[in-house]
Parts: sequence; structure tokens; C-alpha cells
Amino acid sequence: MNPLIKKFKEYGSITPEIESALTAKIKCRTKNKGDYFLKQGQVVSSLFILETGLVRSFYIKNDSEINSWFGFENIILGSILPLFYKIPSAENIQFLEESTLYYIESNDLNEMYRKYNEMNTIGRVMAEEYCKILEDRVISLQTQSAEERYNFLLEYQPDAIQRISLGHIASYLGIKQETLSRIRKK
Amino acid sequence: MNPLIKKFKEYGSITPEIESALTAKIKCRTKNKGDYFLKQGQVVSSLFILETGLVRSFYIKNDSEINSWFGFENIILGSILPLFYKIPSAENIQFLEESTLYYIESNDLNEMYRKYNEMNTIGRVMAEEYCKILEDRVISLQTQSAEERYNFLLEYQPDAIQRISLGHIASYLGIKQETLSRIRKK
DNA sequence: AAGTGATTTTGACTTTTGTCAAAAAAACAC
DNA sequence: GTGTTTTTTTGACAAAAGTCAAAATCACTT
Repeated sequence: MNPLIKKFKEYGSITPEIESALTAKIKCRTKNKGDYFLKQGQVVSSLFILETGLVRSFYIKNDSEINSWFGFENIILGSILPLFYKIPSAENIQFLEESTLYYIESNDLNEMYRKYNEMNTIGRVMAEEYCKILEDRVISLQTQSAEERYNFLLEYQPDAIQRISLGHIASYLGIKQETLSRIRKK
Repeated sequence: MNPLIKKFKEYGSITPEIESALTAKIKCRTKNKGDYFLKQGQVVSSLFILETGLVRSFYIKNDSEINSWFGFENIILGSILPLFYKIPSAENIQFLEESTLYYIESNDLNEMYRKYNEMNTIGRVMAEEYCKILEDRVISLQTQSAEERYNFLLEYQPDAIQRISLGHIASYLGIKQETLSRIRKK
């Protein structure tokens, strides 16, 4: 089954009518390592899910990249600025591995919200879940040291350490690669 | 008009039926400086709005308090853990000034979502807006130095600097009070 | 206006993290 | 396998932030 629809069903029930409307709107793509899903400044975005692959989101600050999140298989992903509002994206989303993704564009998603009231329950619960993830991240950034954040990542996302380069992880943790290398030596 | 209902109307339309159901559920309280709205470990929470007053949210880490946000008048507030999920709160919410608030408990809010489908549009847009606030906060914590965060606060929430003590602001910015004092001297 | 308690500032010193440059190790292509 | 590129580690030093203790300032009560 379409993995994006499968995910939606985890958040709320979908009638056959909604399911076929969604099927018509959801597109599938394959991207190479290094390709972009979205670049800073873009106004149209999509909600997407990876069937296989790995993706990162990053910002540019003083000419250097700062990673804000990594996306793995079967997790709802997207860039909220252009998705929820019609505002240019502040982030870049780039694939770190060859990836297959299913996506729905913001215009189409908003049309679904307008047409089918039940879709708003799914949208609400999805947004609420994302709030929880973001709150955890804020707490982690505010209350944990870089070393604690690294150990947390090691424990809860060991695959991240395996699949993502040290430099990218350091940037995500908010420290320099050299510092992370020294933390890891311990 | 009930300020919480007024706020809901900013997010979506409300039928007279929904409005009267909400009116029946929304309660009003006055709290003194130092009183708690919610303590760590509590499972039931509420969505609330301040008519007057000021509130902060904080975590305990190594026996010291870390502020995670401040709440001013006419902004939707709450603690998402017990609100969206039935999980004990990780945060404490305490009033910094005498405050008048309007609130709806999570059980009642969820009942509204179940009964009135249109309420889910409001819930979705509220959650989406909160996602945006949280994302901005994550970006700020990750890409800005303490000094930049302080200047940002000065520019966009000058009232915060006026009404909130230095120690609380330092904790919010993720630095020690002494460091903030030194930054401010510049 | 004086006294009390809370908040803010200052000073000396320590710890953590950043910076820059170079070496070592690993990954990849031919 | 050899050479090339990318990633990771190491070292020496600089900058930023933390710690602890004491002094100064401010706010509030009487």
C-alpha cells in the first residue's frame, strides 16, 4: 500500500472516498544522494515519507551548514514554513542516500483539508505529534550538554550514528566536528 | 467576550452550537504570583489563555530550574505532554505575576474534537502554529549564540526584558545569570 | 528614611568549546 | 593494489562560558 496513506491511517480513519482522492494526489519519486527535495527560499512544499533512504534538513549560517533534523524511513517529513503558511522555506532538505519517497504537495493537502473534514483530525494529530518531537528537541537543546545529547542519540537512534557522517552529526548536536571526535574518544 | 473563544475564532469559524458548548466548558480563574498552573508529573492539563498576567514554564535539571517559555496575555498556552497524550507533564507552569486565565481541560477539549468535526480544523491550525513557534525556537537555539538570542529577545519581545527578572531570562537563553549580566554590559 | 531581602554586578579563576593546521584513517574509483 | 578524495583524529592555542564568593544595587515594608 501507498506508505503515505498507510501513515495517515495511523493518525485517523480514512473513508474509501478520501483514500482514492489521496491516491490521485500522492506522487512517488526516486532521488539520488546529494539531490535536493527543497531549497531555501522555495514557497511550495510537500509532506513526504521515505520508503527507503535518508534525508537531512539544514540551514545556512555564516556560510556554514547547520543540520536541524534527519529523516529516516516511514516517518512523516516536510518543511512547515511553506507547508502550513505560504512563506519561503528557511531550510534546505537534501538526500544523504538514494531515496524513494511518496509526497503530497501543500496545495493538494490543503484542498483535502477543505473538502474532507475528517482529514483535519489526521492533520491535527500529525501536527500535535510533531509538536511533541519539537518540544523534546527544545528541551534537549536547552537542558543537555553536547555530550549528553550525543549519548542520547547513541541510545535512541543508533542507526543515525551508523549511517550519518560525524560532521553532520556534530552540526546537528550544535558542536564542532573536532569536539565531537574528542567526546567520542572517551 | 470569553478570550479563549475569541482566540479560537482566529483559527477557524465556530457555530453558535459549538460556542455555547465551549462556553459551558471553559473556566476562569485568578492566580497569585508564585502559584502553579501545573506541576511536573501531573497527567491532566488544560489549554489556557491569560487575560492579564505572566506565566513561565520550567524544567528541573540537576536541582536547578531551566525556563523553557514565557506566556503573555492573549496567547494560547498549555503543556502538550498531558494535553495531547495522557502522559505526565515534564514541565512546571508557574505564574510570575497575578494572573487571570481562561482554560479548558484536555478531556473537555478532546470531547469537543470528537463531537464537532469543525473543531479539528481549529485544533490543527493551532497545533501548526505552535509547530512554527517551536521550529523557530529550535533554529534559534541551534544557530544563534547566547548574545544573539538576547538581542533577538530585546528586539522582538522588549516587554519580556522589562517584566522578567534577569535570572529567569538567562535560564531561558541557556546561559548563567552572570554571563547575561556581562553580555548586557556591552 | 532605614532596614530587610532579593536581584544584579564584579572579580579571579576553571572548564568547556572553538579555531586552525596538519596528520591519520577510511572510502572510493580506476 | 595504487592513487585520490573524503572523513576523522590530533595538537597547540584562543575564545566563550561557567563557578564561586563578595559587593553593589534595587524593591519593598515598616
